[in-house]
Amino acid sequence: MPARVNRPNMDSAPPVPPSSPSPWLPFESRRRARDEKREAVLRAAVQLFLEQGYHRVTLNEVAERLNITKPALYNYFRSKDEILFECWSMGAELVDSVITEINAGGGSGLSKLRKLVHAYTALMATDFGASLVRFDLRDLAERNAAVARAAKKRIDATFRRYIAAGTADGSIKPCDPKLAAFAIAGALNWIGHWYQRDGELSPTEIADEFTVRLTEGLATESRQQITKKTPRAPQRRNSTRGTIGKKRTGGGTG
Amino acid sequence: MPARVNRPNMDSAPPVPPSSPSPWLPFESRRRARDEKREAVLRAAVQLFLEQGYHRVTLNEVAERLNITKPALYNYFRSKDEILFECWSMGAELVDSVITEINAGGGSGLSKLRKLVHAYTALMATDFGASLVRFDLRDLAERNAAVARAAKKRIDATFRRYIAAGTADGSIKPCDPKLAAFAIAGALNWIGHWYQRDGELSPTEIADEFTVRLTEGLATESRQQITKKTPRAPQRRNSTRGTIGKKRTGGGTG
DNA sequence: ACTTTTTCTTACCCACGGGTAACATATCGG
DNA sequence: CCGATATGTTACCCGTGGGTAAGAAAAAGT
Repeated sequence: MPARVNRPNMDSAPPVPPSSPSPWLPFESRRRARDEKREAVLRAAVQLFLEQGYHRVTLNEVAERLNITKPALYNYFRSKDEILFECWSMGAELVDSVITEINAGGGSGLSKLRKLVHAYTALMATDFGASLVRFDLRDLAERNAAVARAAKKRIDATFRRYIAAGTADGSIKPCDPKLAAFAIAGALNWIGHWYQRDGELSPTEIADEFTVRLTEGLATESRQQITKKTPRAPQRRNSTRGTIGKKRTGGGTG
Repeated sequence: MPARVNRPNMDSAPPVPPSSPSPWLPFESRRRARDEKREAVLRAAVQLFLEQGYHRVTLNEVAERLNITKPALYNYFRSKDEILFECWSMGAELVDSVITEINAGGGSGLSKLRKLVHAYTALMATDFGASLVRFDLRDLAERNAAVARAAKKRIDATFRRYIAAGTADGSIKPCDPKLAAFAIAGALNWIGHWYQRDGELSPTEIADEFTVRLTEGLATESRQQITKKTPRAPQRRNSTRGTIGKKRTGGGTG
């Protein structure tokens, strides 16, 4: 019988009785080994997709970079566009956890907005983060595209919510939250298009500057205390492996 | 003998002796008819490319929308990616003429920057304008890609120059022109990704708001006179014909 | 050691779409 | 009205690359 394609996210408890000690660990370690390979595929894929663009990357290339062959990929993914989606999802999860963390903390609307700007900037400098804005959702299967659209909408809503909260609590000048959010998110998203690892600007430099630059016009007092806690992207090991990475020329506004 | 593919931009003076009155006019009118068809192809193409994405659009579709067949397109263009490039160039020309006009006029660095923001916003709401930021330059032949990169660089340099000029003449606070330009251009470029004709926001609304929003943080006085001359995109007939235009859902930050 | 399951390879299929060849038909100058 | 030149059509080629079938090789289980 041909490969039986594991569904992703089988997070349910293992159906094995927890009394037996031996079969559980191997099972888990096996599953983990599998997940690690899966993630390795995603890391290779996202890098190539960003480097060359989704349509110019062949599955043969992805496989080659992992020292396997194309059909082997189909043990982990059902199709090329599913790989794209999973890369995208990795980025979305990062944003979601950032938002969750900010929501958990307190502070004014402005302070939350600044935290978001800061963390989001850092995200845009990672592969999975950049994939959020550089991948074309129309390449996804409709089902996945719908999921992605929903996630984007949540993120957008968060920006607007923070801004609206800021105008409500007085930390942000009255303004149209929709357009203000578009402006800020636009500037941030665009980072994913021009940032290059080997460029002059470090992610923290960009983050610090943008945090000021994008909110100074909104703040009620000309220079409020900017709480900078340098929030690292939480609970993810080494989300972007230091690999070769081609030139990525450019460095312009577009 | 098979089709002899006219080179674009044969702007050199007609080799016909200017004494003869009759052969010159027909020649001109013929050339113009040809150019009009060429441009019609570009309008159809840019629309489809934006709608569905370059790689999902086939030349058959482009041709079909013009009531011709695919090989007919090759009378006007050498390849699909050349069509893409020409679409992109149309946008670039629009920006260039905007910049030329602003450069011709006077005003402080801040005032020039605001003019640029205003005009650029309006451009992003047009098909050819959006193509500037939504097309992937890696789809172009290397020669054309180089041209496009150069054009982008010029645009970016203009943003920075206006900002630098502003800090020099005192109309703009001291800041890093590079990062400030990135922030502003990012917010503007992103418009090309979320703007939709049938949305709530009109181009002028967006332009007016962004002109304020993106520069208020930079201005030295909290509220300078904002010269709003509503500069129309110059000397181009009806750059975007009111055509069908599919849904374009979304409306989020990404 | 033998079976079973998972993982991976070799070899292939085939739809799609850019591009071309050869031929038909307007269009135009004269 | 006629040859020449554009302009367009029908029919085809073929490289590319996603995806699959069948079976080898490696682990795991017993």
